[in-house]
Amino acid sequence: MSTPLRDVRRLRAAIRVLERELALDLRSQTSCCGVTTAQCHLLLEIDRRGPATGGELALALSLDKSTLSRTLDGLAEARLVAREPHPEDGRAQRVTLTAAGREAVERIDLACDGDYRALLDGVAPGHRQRLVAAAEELAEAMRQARQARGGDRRGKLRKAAR
Amino acid sequence: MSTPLRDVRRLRAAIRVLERELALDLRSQTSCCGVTTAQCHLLLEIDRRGPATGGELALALSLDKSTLSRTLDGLAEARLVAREPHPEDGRAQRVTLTAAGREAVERIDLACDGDYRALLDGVAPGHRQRLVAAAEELAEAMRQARQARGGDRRGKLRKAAR
DNA sequence: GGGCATAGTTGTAGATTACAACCAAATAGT
DNA sequence: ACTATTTGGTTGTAATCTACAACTATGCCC
Repeated sequence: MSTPLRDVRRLRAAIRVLERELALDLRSQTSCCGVTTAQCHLLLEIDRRGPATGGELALALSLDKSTLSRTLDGLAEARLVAREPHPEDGRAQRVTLTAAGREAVERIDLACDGDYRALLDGVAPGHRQRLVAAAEELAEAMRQARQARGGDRRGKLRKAAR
Repeated sequence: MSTPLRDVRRLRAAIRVLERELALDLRSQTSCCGVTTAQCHLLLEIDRRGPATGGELALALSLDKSTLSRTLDGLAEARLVAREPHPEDGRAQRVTLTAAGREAVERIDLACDGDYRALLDGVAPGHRQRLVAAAEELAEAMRQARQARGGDRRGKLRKAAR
C-alpha cells in the first residue's frame, strides 16, 4: 500500500525548505572558516575517515574524481592536507590532514556546533531529542532511497538536460 | 540550559548527510525535466505564489536580484514564464507561468512525488507520519534559527572568505 | 609481455551565485 | 514643483562547483 499523496507533498514541501536553508547555511558557515564549501566538506570527510585515497573520498562524497582532485588541490595548496604516495599502490595517493588541517577542522566544528546548538536551543526542550532523532531518520531514509533507486542517477546529467 | 554537545553533533552528522543527499537529488530530479536546478526552484516558487515581482521571488529564495534576473531569463527564453509590466509600478514586472510553464510544473511534481513516495514507501508504515512531521519540524527549526541569527549572514561572503 | 582495469590529472565547459555599476521609475523632503 | 533618495531590474565581471572526455601511469591477469 502506497503512501498517500498528501504525505508525499508535505514531505516535499518540507524538503524544499530544507534545501534552501541548508544551501544558505553552507554558504555562510563554511566561508567564514577560510575554506570554501566544497573544501569544508572534503576536509570533514577526511577527518572522519582518516587517511584515504582520492577514489574513496570521491565515492564517499559522490563526486567525480576530477572534481575531487581539484578540490584537493586547493586544500593541499593551503597546506591543510598532504598527499603522500600510497604505500601499497603506486597509482594511488594517501590523503591526510596536516596539523593545520586538524586545526581548521576544529574551528569548523566549533562554528558549526554553535549554529546547530542555537538551532536546538530554539526548539522546546521536550522536542529536541525527537528532532535530532528525526533528522537522523530522514537522512537515513534518503540515503537508502537513493541506493534503492540504483545508487546513481548521477552521471549523464548534462546530456539528459539538453 | 543548553543542549548537550552529543545531541548537537548527532544533528550535525545527520544534516551533513542530508546536505549531500539533497544535493544529489536536486541534480538528478530536476535536470531530467528539461530545466536546471535553479530554474526548477524558481518555477515551483512562482507556481506556489502566483504572479510575483522579481524582488519578491529573490527574497523568497534568498537570492540576489541579479541572480534571479538571469535565472528568469532562462525560463523566459524557454517560454515557461512571461514577464509583464507591473500594472501599478512602472519599475517592476509581473512574472507569471505560461501554459507550458504550468505543464513543466506538473511534470516536475510528478517526478518528485514519485521519488519521495518511493522514499516514504521504503520506511516502515508506522514511521511515515513521524518522518514527515519530523521533516517539517526540522525545516521550520532551521528557518527560525536563520531568522533569529539576523536573517542573513548572507551577503559579504566573498569578502569574508578572502 | 600484452591487454585491460584502476587512480589521478588536465582540458574544457556549463551552472549557480554574488558584488558593483548602472538605468529608470517612484517616493520623500524641502 | 524640483531635487534627492530609494527601489526594481539588468548587465559586466568573476569565483566556485561540478562533470565529461582524454590522457598518463601503474597494477593485474593470462
